[in-house]
Amino acid sequence: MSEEEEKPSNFIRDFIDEELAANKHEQIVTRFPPEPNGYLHIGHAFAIQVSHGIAKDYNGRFHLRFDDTNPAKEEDEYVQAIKKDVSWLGADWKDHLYFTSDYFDQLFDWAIHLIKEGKAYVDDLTPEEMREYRGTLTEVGKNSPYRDRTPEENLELLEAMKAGKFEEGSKVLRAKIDMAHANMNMRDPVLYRIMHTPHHRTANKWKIYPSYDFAHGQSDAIEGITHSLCSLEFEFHRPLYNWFIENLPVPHTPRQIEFARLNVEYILTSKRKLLQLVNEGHVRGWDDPRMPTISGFRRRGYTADAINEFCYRAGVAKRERLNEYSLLEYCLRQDLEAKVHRRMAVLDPVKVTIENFPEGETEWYEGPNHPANPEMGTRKVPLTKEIYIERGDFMENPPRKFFRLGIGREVRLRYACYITCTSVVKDDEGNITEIIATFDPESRGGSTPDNRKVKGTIHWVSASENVEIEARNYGQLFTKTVPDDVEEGQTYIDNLNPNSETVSTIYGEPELKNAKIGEAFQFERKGYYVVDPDTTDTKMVFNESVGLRDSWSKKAGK
RNA sequence: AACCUGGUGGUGUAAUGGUAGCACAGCUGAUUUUGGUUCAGCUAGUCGGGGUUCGAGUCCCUGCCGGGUUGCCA
Repeated sequence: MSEEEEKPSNFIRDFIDEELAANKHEQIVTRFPPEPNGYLHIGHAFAIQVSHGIAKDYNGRFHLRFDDTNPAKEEDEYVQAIKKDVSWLGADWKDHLYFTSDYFDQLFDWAIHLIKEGKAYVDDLTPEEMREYRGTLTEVGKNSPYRDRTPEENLELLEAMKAGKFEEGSKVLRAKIDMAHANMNMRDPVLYRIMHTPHHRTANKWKIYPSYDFAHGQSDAIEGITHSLCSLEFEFHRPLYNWFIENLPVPHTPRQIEFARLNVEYILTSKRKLLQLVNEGHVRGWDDPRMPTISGFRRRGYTADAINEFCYRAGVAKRERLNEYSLLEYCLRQDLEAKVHRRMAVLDPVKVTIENFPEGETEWYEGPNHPANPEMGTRKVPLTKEIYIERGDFMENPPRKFFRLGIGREVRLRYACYITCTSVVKDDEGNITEIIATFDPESRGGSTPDNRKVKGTIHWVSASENVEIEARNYGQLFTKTVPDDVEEGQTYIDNLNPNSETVSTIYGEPELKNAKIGEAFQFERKGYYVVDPDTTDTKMVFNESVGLRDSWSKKAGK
């Protein structure tokens, strides 16, 4: 791209620039703090791009920290998948891999510190009672009857909670702040809750677990995070974040800055809903090519460069936004256009018989792997008497600006020669079953001595020398740009697109036999395709990543 | 409803009191052995109303609209 001139500008970087100018930091340190309870999606890719991008551009440090404070939802499987996705995206945490659970001892000591200072207490209120006592958005809350327990009693109770002497949900440790605060987060928030569930890393060591609020800022402080970047919904937590930093003897003072999360048309970015799609079998798994997960995009053929470029172009802002899907597609095409080899494949075949082509013979033509980059080499494609072309590349009664094949019309077979259609064969229902054509022997190589022009060049595949491919073509998973936009009583499940995947058998040029899983190609005049992991020695499977821009069908569609 | 926060072309994002710019999308045209790519160009915007100022997208007041917040989730 053009990084050298386009310096990213956004309110977070402006803020950092100001601080740097005031000598507030030696080094910028950011972090990405996923909870290991699901797979990463494109929204996370955006968050990673923002935090990692800043650390990188300012020669700082980037930490990956698993925010594992809720053992009921978290699993090691997710830790592994997330690490893979983060590094695939190109965000390198080097040796800065952390877990909030690494800090459980320290966090517990800080809880004791607050109790000793008279700023935390053990509360016996039930969850329901707590809700009542908390008040509402318009009414102040009232103090818990347990709020004035002595530090000694609180210490004793907390130790007993830690030792597993109480049932889950029977007690919590709360900060003593202000039950009348306008910000609900400041109405004596919960610091610790009792959970007997084993933790994926600390096993049975703990019976109490810190809440997000009590863990996050302090973890940032421990790691020396300078800028703790998160999404807008944490804005209301910032006063609490700062309260802990101010009331605890933490080693650093991190700053929380919020920005708007990324929203993209047709895409759902909710782990819970994505999990539902997987669990209910609406998709085949987390890495289904229709999923907006990193693993889904990867399988679909999206590259890390394309995703990062998209996130970069989407920009960082403070307002809610909905990005057009076309930008994502543009970023992918742009990336693939330069990197990927060209091949020919016919997706909707109709047979063409070239009458004057010698029976049983094969002529081999050479095609460049990339039209603009000779260094990418060439490959050979075989021409035989019978070939397949795209059904849509022939019309019996073509409209005015149709450049392709029709009766009496001449087109170029890409890389090979000119053919002219002489007649068609139809079945009883009038469907074209075969196209009869002749070729000009002088046109071998794709041009003629008389230099006559042909308006159209079409792709083709030998009917006898080809490779059969299962092609999986994709549409949007949802029919609405905002999947959650539903009628009363419906859910996003009702907006699922029943035609999000179409599977068909297509024919590719023989060279495609050598394609490896994960390898991407441009099927000329059609789109970008990638080899799916379902491919075996006997069956090739390709996923459509994105179609080529198509100004003809756009025009013809009108 | 209370508090917080935000409103710039169709979409996304810049402009930090001084010519409203960039990208995507859309539309023209040129080039092209992909109706692809590339190149050139066009269309189109400061939520409304007041005020401050020589000058306001930017500052002030007000109205309208959007988003967030009432878990022992993160």
